[in-house]
Amino acid sequence: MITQILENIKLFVALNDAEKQAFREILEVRTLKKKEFLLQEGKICNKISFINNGCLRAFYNVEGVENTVQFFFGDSWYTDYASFLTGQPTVENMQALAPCEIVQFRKEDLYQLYDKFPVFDRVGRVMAENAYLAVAALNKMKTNEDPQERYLNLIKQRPEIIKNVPQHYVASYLGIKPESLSRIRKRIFDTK
Amino acid sequence: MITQILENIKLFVALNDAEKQAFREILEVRTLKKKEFLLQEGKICNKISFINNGCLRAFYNVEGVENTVQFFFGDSWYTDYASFLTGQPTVENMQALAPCEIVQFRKEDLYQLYDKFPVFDRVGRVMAENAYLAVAALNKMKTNEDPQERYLNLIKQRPEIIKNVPQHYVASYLGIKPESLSRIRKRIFDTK
DNA sequence: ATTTTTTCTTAACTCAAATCAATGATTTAG
DNA sequence: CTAAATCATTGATTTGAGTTAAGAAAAAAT
Repeated sequence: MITQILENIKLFVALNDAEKQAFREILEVRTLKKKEFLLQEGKICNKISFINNGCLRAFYNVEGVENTVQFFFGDSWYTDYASFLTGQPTVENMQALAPCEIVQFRKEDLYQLYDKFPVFDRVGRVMAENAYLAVAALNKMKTNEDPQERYLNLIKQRPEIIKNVPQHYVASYLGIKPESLSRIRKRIFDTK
Repeated sequence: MITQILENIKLFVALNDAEKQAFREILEVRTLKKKEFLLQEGKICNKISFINNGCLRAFYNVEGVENTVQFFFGDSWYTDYASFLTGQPTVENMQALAPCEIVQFRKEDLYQLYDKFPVFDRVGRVMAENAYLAVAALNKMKTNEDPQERYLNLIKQRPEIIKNVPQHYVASYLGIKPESLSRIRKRIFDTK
């Protein structure tokens, strides 16, 4: 349960027993049913979450249309860093596509750890850096690739999305309508 | 010259005299002529730059087509954080659209400051956070807005771009061809 | 100041995605 | 297990951006 997040942190920083214990104490475990929200627009995101297992989708809601930003599976981190950093209400939604088991901790608790144990500065920075790298990759994709290229790359690079996520959400992630993804698939598989 | 970057840092962290002096010592001043490159794809980005004045454009080159990512003016920071963090060659280009005066420092020098003066950790983190916020805003724009909306918002939010940057680069930033931006402008200004 | 180069606009045509609408296929809930 | 809801495909049509090409306007160079 909680061992999983500790194992993950061990990948980029070593904690001693006191630090590990202090960290355990700020963790809360939470489960989500399918369709439940981890974050909803208008709320302030003041937590960082680690997803043990399950599947979630982050999306914007623009005049009733849901624009998907990203999918999350087990063994990964999530926070709306923009809201987390600025304290402003989020414009992002995060919804479970399948039941999830999540471990999370509060911003204020993390900031107390920053003060007590400098090693957590490193944890915070690595999370910020990873958040940057993830969104920079997304931005690069949207800048340089058309929908069909994005879909072909998705099949290669993130097959778990193709396998587990309903196709109309994949379309939304690619920035197109479900009908268009259907046609792209036809185009691709007809010529193969 | 160098006072400008110190004033900017003062906005988010206070440096004492020793820290300020150590920081001065790692700074290099550099000027760019119009069309000169601050960074070119294939190189490793191991510097952080502060732009005193001038104007630059960051872009990807995809099979001969230049896709503009962002414009930079005076009093702002730049680094390709992805290359800077991972040590991998960059896929980004950064070119002066007008003569520039730039102050920069090397990654290795910054990391020595991290060790000597903990206060620079804060500098590093704030830069990472700002880099995240900037690219997250770009990604949000590309996810939620069509080219015409992007253009209208650009006029409102970043008029300095409209004033100073040739229109075909603005088109590229919006993700469209110059001819399409021309038509969008006609559409907008005809109905007003 | 006037050539030269770069940038911007317009037009005709093409193409890919959006829209509207209908029908199958699959999943979910009772 | 079956009815209802959700999801995927296909067709016809519209719309907006790409392409090609030409010429006008503006900026830069000599």
